Amino acid sequence: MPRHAEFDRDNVIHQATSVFWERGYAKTSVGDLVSATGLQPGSLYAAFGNKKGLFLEVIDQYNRGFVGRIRALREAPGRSIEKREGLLRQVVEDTAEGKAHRGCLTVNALLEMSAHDEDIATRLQGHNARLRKAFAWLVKDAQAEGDVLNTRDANELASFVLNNLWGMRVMCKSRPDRA
Amino acid sequence: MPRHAEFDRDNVIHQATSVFWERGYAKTSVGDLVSATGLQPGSLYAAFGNKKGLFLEVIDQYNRGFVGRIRALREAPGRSIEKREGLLRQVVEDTAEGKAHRGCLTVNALLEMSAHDEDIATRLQGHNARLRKAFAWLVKDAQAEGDVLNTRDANELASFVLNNLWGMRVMCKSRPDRA
DNA sequence: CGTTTTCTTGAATATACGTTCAAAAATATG
DNA sequence: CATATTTTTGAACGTATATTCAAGAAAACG
Repeated sequence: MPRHAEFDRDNVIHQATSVFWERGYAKTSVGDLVSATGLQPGSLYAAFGNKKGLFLEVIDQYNRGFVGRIRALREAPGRSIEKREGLLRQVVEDTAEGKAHRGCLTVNALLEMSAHDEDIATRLQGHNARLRKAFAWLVKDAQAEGDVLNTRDANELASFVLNNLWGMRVMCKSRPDRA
Repeated sequence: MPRHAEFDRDNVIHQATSVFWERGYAKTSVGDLVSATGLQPGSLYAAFGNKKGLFLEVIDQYNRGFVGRIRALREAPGRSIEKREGLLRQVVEDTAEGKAHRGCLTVNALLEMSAHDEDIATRLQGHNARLRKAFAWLVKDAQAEGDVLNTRDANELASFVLNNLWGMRVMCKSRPDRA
């Protein structure tokens, strides 16, 4: 008897991602989301509760993707130190070329909302913890392979790399060049 | 004949700074600014044109202060390498203690608005250029004093330090500890 | 003290936003 | 085909926002 939804949930989230990424949370209106997804307000609210509910799913999908890329990289063949360098270079290319000034959706959201929205703050803390852990694995592998000094804790080194990555994500907003 | 304004302009900007810093630009309403400054809308608009005009003066004052601190540090006695370390430690303390999650007003503004507001983008680019230059001076001094290797360009090293500083400013939003 | 000029006040305006809801359309089953 | 169930539609609602403006208050000068 029931009629089933016509839209693909993941696809809608993906389309919403572009808008939130481009404009930030506050400046993205529900009207923008309606235009981008093709769904009418009623359907959006039935599916995601409200604007914030949709945004939460957006950052979830985004961060699962990023962490997933690192995990996949870890199981790929090759030396870990080169994988790490490749990853960083890819980030540099992402931010330097073309769609530069969008930065990183997570960093943007973190700075825009984390201080005033508990839900988003805890969500992003969890994501960052996972990201740091994934990086730490990569560092540990590299230490085991002898490419990174053992004298420093892998977690500390991972934090340092992550710190630089975030710095780049900030920097690229004003000067999106490779240097 | 003329009556002169009752408020102190610099003081109003200072009070507005707190609100923008705490809440970000979009989430700060003119009502918030009225409460914080004690000025009524009419006076605010007469003095600053509009909300954005006030915000521009806020970030100007803020960045002049930060660059000024570095310049003053440069002319103070002592070794430059230690000055630089002291500055970074101070930033760490600022972000770790108490008023932690406010981050850096400039970084917040950069991520929130730079991509969509040309005025703010160019303004912040100028500020960042000055900041980088100030850092580069400090690095050059340290090189001259023999505490930093000469094999690398001072501007590059300054960029690297600044990059880490920004990373910390992001990190402290989610985990405001010292590590 | 009166006049002129400027500043202050705060209510009014228009607009834009997030959200809701009742009606219409669409599907799968009996 | 009829009916039950769900989705889709998009107009309507209330609220919050940035900005304006006309009237009142305050100060300096003649």
